[in-house]
Amino acid sequence: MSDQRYSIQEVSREFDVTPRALRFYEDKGLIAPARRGTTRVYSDRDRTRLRLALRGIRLGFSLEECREIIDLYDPQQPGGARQLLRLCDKIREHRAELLHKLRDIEATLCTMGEVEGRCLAELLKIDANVRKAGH
Amino acid sequence: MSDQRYSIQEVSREFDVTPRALRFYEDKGLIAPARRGTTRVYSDRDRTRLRLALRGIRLGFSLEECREIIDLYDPQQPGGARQLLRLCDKIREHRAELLHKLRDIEATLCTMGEVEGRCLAELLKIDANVRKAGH
DNA sequence: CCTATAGTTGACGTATACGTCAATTGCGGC
DNA sequence: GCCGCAATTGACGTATACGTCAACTATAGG
Repeated sequence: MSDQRYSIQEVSREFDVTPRALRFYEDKGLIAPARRGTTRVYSDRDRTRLRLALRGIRLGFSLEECREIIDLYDPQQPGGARQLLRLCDKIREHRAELLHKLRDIEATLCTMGEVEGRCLAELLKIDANVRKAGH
Repeated sequence: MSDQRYSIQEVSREFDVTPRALRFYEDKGLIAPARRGTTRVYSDRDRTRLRLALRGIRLGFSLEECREIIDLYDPQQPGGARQLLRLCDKIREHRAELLHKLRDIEATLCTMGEVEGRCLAELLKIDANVRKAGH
């Protein structure tokens, strides 16, 4: 049912990235769309990988890091016990990094809240003064 | 009480960034340490700004974006109502971005959880087979 | 005063992540 | 078979975020 094929332009519009960027990501191994002749044909799997990649990019990971993460998570051959254990280790590693970023976000949100609070307090004081001055 | 002064080396070691990076951040307006002669002298306020900057950098913001954020949050002159309202708007803007990153992290953690689950299931299957084969 | 050590300012180099332009190439329709 | 438009492949350019010298300079200690 969901075995759609997409042109580079369609994918470009859907994810709001330029075709140039898509080719660059392919060059870096983030995605590997099939070809019909020389033309790139994107599958749903490619779109999933791209979605993961863009999430990583937005979070400040390098394309290389994104590729590593995606390669791990993409349903490839399961591999032996050794591979699976390595995968679990990698997951724990990345999870730790993500949790660190999460703490950074929480800390920033907290700081923002404080600043906003002081800001609103200032506004209230100004407002009060204006009312008093205007009778 | 806490009005310490720090050399570039001390700050460098404390935050694990090179002196070169610190000078670069200064050049970009992220920090503005005082000078004793030509030598940079970092205050606690500088360290606070740096701490904020590094959080932003880790989250994938550009130095320019970090500077904007820090400048907003750093206790400068409160300014008039107009300024304060603009500050509140900026805060809401940045909060939205942070919340988006937060959703990205949650989504990634979720994906990671699924992959880890499948991985552990595979390991259990392998383990079971090994036990069966070994008697 | 002299030296050692740390710090300073350019200037240039480098890696990443694309943008841009040019020259082809290839497929769809008539 | 030809035209047009989309797609492709280099090649080079650019912005960001520093690294890496090089050449001074400043300052504390003996």
